Amino acid sequence: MPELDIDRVFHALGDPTRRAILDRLCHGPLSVSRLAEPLDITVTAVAQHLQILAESGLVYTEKIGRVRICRIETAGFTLLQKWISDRRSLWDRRFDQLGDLLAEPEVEK
Amino acid sequence: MPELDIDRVFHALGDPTRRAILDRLCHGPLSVSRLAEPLDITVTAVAQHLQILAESGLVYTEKIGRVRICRIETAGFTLLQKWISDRRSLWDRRFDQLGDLLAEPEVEK
DNA sequence: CGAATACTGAAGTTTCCACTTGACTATTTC
DNA sequence: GAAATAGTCAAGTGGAAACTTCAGTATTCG
Repeated sequence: MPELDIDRVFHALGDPTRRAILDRLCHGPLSVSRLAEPLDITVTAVAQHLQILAESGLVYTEKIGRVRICRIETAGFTLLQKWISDRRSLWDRRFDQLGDLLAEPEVEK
Repeated sequence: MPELDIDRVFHALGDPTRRAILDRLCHGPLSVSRLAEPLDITVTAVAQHLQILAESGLVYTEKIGRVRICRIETAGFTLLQKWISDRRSLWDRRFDQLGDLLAEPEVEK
């Protein structure tokens, strides 16, 4: 279990293929080769994507026999959601403090 | 105004320097050179990052005189938040449908 | 007006990352 | 036990993207 940070999560989600994989997994668990089918890249490439997704806490995989089953893992999503709400509240707080827009001479002291 | 899609947003947020820029802007608007100060990259590089952030609806910039003022723009964050909640609800729905875990022979038919 | 400031544009470099190939291992199935 | 299946490992390639340099354009200040 690699230490789960937001850097990994954003890097993982930055790739459209990885987001496509997540989209399919939202509807239920799938094997590696099943995931590869609609994507026109090799199974190896898919496995590489899955490793990145797993390391960022977005996917959980488990090898049963010769098949690796992949599922959505919520940890990564939770971390991401926290990141957004943290920044949102920081920014929103600014609007409350001052009258904003009008009468604001300084652009950070 | 370029069409604002989630692809751009995720690509923009995939870079740690751009996230650092956003973090600073959460505390208030800043000029390009002010943003560049703590980052050890050139002003040009910062301007390039800002363009990407602007194109993804995460930052709004406005040139006043010779200074370009940069602020957080909420559109990108809103889009991102929607993306997460859409996927979360899809995945959560699965758990409700079936008894999950136990008694689930198929891995997508 | 001349100098300094704040940025912009174009072009080149370098680094990174998605993807491939080909050989290999482990598990089923016949 | 041989063949098929499912995935893994290591190494290499190509292209995108982050960053630089340097020259240029407005704008403001003395």
